[in-house]
Amino acid sequence: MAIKNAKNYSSTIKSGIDLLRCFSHSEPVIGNKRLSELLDLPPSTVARITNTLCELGLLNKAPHERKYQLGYGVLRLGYPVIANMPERHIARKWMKELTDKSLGQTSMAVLDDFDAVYVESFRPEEQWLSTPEIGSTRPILYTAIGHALLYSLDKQKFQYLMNIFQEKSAGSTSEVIAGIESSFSQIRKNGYCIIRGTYRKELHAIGVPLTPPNHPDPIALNLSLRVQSGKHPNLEKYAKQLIELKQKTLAELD
Amino acid sequence: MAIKNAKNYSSTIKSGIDLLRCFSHSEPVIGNKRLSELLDLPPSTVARITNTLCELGLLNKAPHERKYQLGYGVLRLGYPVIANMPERHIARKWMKELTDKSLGQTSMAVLDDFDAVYVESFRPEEQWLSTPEIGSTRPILYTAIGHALLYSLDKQKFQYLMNIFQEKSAGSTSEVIAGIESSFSQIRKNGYCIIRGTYRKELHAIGVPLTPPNHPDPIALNLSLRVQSGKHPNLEKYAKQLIELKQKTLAELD
DNA sequence: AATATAATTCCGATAATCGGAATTAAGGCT
DNA sequence: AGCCTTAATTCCGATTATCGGAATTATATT
Repeated sequence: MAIKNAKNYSSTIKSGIDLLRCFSHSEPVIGNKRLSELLDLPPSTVARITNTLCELGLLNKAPHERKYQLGYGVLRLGYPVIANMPERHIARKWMKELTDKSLGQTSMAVLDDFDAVYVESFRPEEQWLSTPEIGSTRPILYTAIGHALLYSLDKQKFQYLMNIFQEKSAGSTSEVIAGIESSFSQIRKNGYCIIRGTYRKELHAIGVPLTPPNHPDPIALNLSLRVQSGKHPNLEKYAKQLIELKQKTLAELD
Repeated sequence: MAIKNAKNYSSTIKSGIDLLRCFSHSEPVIGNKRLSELLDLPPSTVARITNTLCELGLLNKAPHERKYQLGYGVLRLGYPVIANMPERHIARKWMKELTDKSLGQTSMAVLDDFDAVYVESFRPEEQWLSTPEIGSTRPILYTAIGHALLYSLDKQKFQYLMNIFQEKSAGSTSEVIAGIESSFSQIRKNGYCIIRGTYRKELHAIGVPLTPPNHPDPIALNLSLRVQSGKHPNLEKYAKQLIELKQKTLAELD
């Protein structure tokens, strides 16, 4: 059944992780039946896995329903990742500053699969209720920060991703690719790229690659602003400041 | 070998998760040999598991060394947990406010195993470099926030934890238990507990339980202050404010 | 270049996983 | 309330994926 029943590969572990990945912001509570459908596994197998993950503290039985939700154990797993990112610790103070100045949201993200994963994010005080947080994701193909991440990726991995993308999507890949190309040429020329309302109408964003030399995996920054329709604020001004931020951060890295 | 080779339990998944748990802030990069020792598993088994976890994006080969580190995949796993905590979203603004007023660190934590896991933490701007962050942990038995969490735990689970603790520790459990008892009676009387420099000298902390009625698992708040030796600042004042914070949060929860 | 150490691969034995079917429990409906 | 539907859990034999010792390969060290 599994595509990868290859040697050196544990399908059981894959099932367990895939199960954890079924849970999301919009679907935080799931029962075995649903999991069974989502994962295409028999109910008994799912029951065994949920049981195991509960024992390990990664899953909890939801209050009264007969369903499961992620346990706090998954939260602590991620801590070493952010704790060992010097770039993040250094950039934080400048990021906060820039958010206060620009009234936009300033974030840092890394790459996982086809997503930008936020490792830090500041937003102006009045928008505090909004969701973007550490660990949340944005689609890499349609966002400024995504493009900035792709820019730091070595050619080989980039091509690999793009190939998968083309295989997976029915058509209309050319638009997306043109968008990425455009961002790349902007970055080459100015060090940043700007995307106006592609991912979400009214959201304009600046992306800047922040990958230290010799660093294996991409890091990027963005600044996104909520813009009234028709208006074109002076994003270039903030782009410059974002690049300054990047340079100060890299300088302090040694 | 495994204690729990019981039915309905996948030892393979346990090994995979245990392996991920080997990584920490202080030991972020580990090779197969070390993992083999830490987990008491043969090298070949470890190799297979690391391989699997790499494929799944939960582990990365470290740059040039022949070792592994946590991948960004583990970070996104935790997002749904914090995204679905209304208490956290509501309390944030008050927490920030209290941090600014008190110049202490204000945090919210939940319970996992013998640890308090931070789900939010604010600290004054000047101490921004310090590490306490989302997903980081504090020992439940020795901290104010830990005691506040224990206070919300139902008797049965509490006893279960304490029994394990007594079994695991050679002696000197009575001191610890007395500390917890003291905190409990403080909380019963005043709604908060204060611990001065037990976990770390110079760190004085106020803990307050914040577990909504009918909520299955404990939530708590703390405010910790760095205090010069000999001084006894007026923690009671801040304790009152922390309790206010709690009440405003619960009120807004519906 | 030679040696030591660790990582990886190979492969047969075996124990753990798997999953169909039965059982139990929960939830919904009249 | 009691019946009925649906989902969760348990059981257990078949089988397959895991396991781990040993050989091989790769890397680091002197």
